[in-house]
Amino acid sequence: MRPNLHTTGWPLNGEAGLATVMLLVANSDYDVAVTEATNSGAATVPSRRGRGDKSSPTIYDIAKLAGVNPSTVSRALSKPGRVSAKTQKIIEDAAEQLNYRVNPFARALPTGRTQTFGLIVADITNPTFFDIIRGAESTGSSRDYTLVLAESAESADTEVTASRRMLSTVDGLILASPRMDDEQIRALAADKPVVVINRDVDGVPCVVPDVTKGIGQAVRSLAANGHKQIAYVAGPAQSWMSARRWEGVQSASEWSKLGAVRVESSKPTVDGGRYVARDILDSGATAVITYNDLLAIGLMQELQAAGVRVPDQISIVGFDDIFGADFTTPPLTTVRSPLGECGSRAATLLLDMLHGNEGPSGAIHVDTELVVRGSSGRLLA
Amino acid sequence: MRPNLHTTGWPLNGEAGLATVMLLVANSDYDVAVTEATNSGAATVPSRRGRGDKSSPTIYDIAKLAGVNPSTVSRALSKPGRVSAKTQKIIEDAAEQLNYRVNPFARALPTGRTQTFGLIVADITNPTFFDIIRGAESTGSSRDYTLVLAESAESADTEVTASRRMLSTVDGLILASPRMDDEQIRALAADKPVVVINRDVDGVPCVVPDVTKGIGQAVRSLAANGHKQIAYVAGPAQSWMSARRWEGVQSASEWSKLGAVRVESSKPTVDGGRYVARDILDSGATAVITYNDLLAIGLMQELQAAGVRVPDQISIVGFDDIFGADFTTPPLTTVRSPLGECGSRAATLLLDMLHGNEGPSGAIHVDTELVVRGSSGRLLA
DNA sequence: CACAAACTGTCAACCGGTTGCCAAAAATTG
DNA sequence: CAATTTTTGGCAACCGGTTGACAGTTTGTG
Repeated sequence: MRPNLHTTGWPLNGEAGLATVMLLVANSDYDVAVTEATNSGAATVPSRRGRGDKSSPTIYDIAKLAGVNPSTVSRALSKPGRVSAKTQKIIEDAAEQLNYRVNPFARALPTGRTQTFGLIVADITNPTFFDIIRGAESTGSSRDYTLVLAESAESADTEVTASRRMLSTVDGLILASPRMDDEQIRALAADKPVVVINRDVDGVPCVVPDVTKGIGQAVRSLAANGHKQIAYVAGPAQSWMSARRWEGVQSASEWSKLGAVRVESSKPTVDGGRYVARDILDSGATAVITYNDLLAIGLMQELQAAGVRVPDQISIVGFDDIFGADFTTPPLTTVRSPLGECGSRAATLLLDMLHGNEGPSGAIHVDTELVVRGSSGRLLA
Repeated sequence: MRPNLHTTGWPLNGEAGLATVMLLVANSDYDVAVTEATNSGAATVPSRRGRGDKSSPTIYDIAKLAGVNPSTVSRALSKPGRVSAKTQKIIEDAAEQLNYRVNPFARALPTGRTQTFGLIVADITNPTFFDIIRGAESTGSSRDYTLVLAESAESADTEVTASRRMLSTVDGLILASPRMDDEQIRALAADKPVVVINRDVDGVPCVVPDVTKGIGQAVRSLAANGHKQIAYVAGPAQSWMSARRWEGVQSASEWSKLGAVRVESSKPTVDGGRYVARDILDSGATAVITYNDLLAIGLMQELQAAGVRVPDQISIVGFDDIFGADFTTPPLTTVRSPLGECGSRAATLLLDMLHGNEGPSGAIHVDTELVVRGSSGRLLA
């Protein structure tokens, strides 16, 4: 087997007020013995100057061992076909013998290429984004790219800041449910490849779940269960996707001859869901579709605490089908967004763009579907 | 206000079979106007300075503008006090005018310092680690450090691999619930500062929740509710913490004159919990303490599905108090580990070590406590 | 077989900072 | 005011790769 000569690099210093985390998923199996490094417990703290004894091998070491020029080594390891098969072999053997790993910093410096792409999400603690992250990460990793994540704390300004900063050290960027406006997104896209998830921005490649199908199923299901009036709990005001979902609810309700009202939430979290419980009761609706599952869970908890029976008195339908949506009692009925697929598609798109391919002109659509569980059903009231 | 001259760097290339994700949390508020850069497409500052209008300014640009040597710029920006206040001012002004950001790659190359520390967790999808990550990230960020995360997929080998790889590009390392053996950990610690969470390794600084208190409360509470026989659902075989919890359960049970049996789980997840339901019923225990909340949730779901009433017939107590533990019906009683605090303490410890302080000799202990919710109670059977 | 085209390896110039060493300048002291 | 110490800034050598230019070899073609 050909030795794997690449390695993984890392972020550097956090900016005050701008923290950084990086996640490294290791499912590898081959890698040369590591335990051997167990030298005497002379715990050498990396003292100020302490370079010394055990720095890792460089292409110069390989060059010396292989009897060639360092530039030849560099080419052998990164420009396939540029050197003869014979030299290639010699160099690879030497590299393996020395257990060589490229220094990512040294590599990034002259090239500017970082083998890295960014993903900006509104809130990392929101499980919704978890699948997107997973999806993007896995396709990224399968193509030797590293995913860099940033959170915008649901703020458009922070989002722009983080994106800008990221863009300078990343090869491309994925924006999941961006809150900034279209112009800002296009401005970013002018600098480096950008792909947007959960929103349709003209002139920028997008991956968007088509809510029509899922919402249609949900509304028809509610209508079939005797509901006449449904409420939609909206997400953040700047959320493009929240607007689409509300449109979907409206048009599906119209089709099914139901009334639909919109209720605003303070934030798209469990707490936010709790806070809208009263508004829901006041609205007179017997069925609720929420912008996301967290709102649905919070709402259900609060309603149940107030003695409202779910789904007998009020049916609740969430959105996204996040991890934990089935922890509740009754388990949550929800419109599943293929978030993992979105993340994965977006990453594929971006990586293709990084490799020279043009991005698609229109948005890529993926389907949503209703997952019926216990929180929705026939109206008994 | 003094301009912030630092910036954030990123990871580089993923290794085949070793994926990388990085999370960047932006809660910043100050930062020189960034939105301004987005209005007109070509609003790239005075740009005409060098040649290409797209590359970001370097210390050489600043040096030229300020009329000093690049090395002086370097010192002004990173070695406080090394240059005179006057020159310092001139340089800082020039830097701000050019909207300078250090190139993290260029900085890391000669110094080896990355302003980065690693955190290795067994499973990123496990919410248990979420708080640890959060805690470590936030203290890290407050001290201008970037957190790099890796997942070991519950495998000791992968863990060693990931740690080794990480160690080469990170200033220090935090191991959360490591699965590798003590020797391997000490070997890592010999290279660079290492802090361990959820395990006590001799000779290495550790942050460990003291399960005694929480488990004591849990067992006494169960005893007071009439239970005579309790079961412990164990976690992964290599988990040091799982062993400690089992010991805690045994000794507390002995003290309270209860019988205690141990049941093995296949994996510490919701599914793992479902799979042990039969074993639990067979064990004859009327109360269960699980290695973690996920197991408890899965177990409870499966038992309820089998018609077992919780807590009337069986009481269930989880461990950790993860996000979502209260989504269940009944909400989960659990022994809360101050995971966030562990992460935060570990980061503080590590950063102190990076700044020259010696690590503590013994392990740092943090308390656990019982959180009583609905899944435990009086035995009615 | 002569000549052009294709292939290979070397040289050297970066990429953008950092830092040891040294000398000029400033501050302190006798 | 001269001698000495302390500051301060400049020079240049890295850190570890990448890459354009170029020359020596091979290979291909007529």
